[in-house]
Amino acid sequence: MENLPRTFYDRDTIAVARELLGKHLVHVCDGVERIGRIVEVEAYLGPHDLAAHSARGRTERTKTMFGPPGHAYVYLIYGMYHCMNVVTQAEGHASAVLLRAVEPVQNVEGRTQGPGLLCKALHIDKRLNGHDLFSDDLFIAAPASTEPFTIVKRPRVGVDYAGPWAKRLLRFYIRNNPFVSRP
DNA sequence: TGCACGATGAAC
DNA sequence: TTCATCGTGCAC
Repeated sequence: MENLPRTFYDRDTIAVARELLGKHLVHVCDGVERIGRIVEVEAYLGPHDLAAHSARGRTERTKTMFGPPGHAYVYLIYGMYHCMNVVTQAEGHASAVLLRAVEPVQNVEGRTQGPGLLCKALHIDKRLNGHDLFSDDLFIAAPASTEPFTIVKRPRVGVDYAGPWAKRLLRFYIRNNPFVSRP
């Protein structure tokens, strides 16, 4: 299993989002290696995307999104759950891919269908905000072999306030996978 | 310095 | 449909 190179993230955000499906998210915490297979993601295309956090400009919370690609953007939502994104494209582009659901692969307890549950099950929290994915304890890797799958496109979840951007098909998931949060 | 509001999840 | 729960961002 090979860690993805920095160049994987420094590309078109939609392409990165689609290609993250089927990859393995790995987090090593307290000597325990937890692995989940990514089955659902959402693309956030930058400051012009009204559903993206970066649409309000560079702030204390969103500065990670404005940083270089291949880093984790982790934030607290609704005061009780964490959400993990992967920063994409060139520094300053402020785009990212939200990881919405994974399929348990190794050392994963509890449900993983949804961005909040995913982070809880893999022990991912705000301390990992800004963490470089080109590292040994938090990274994404391509599994040795993968079965072919079909990608489904849907509108993103919970962004009704974003006007026309709410209708864009920027959520991608693996068809018929039981771990997708909202098929 | 105060306050409205979420890229959610679970219960009713 | 309602609620738990709190950091962030912006108004004042």
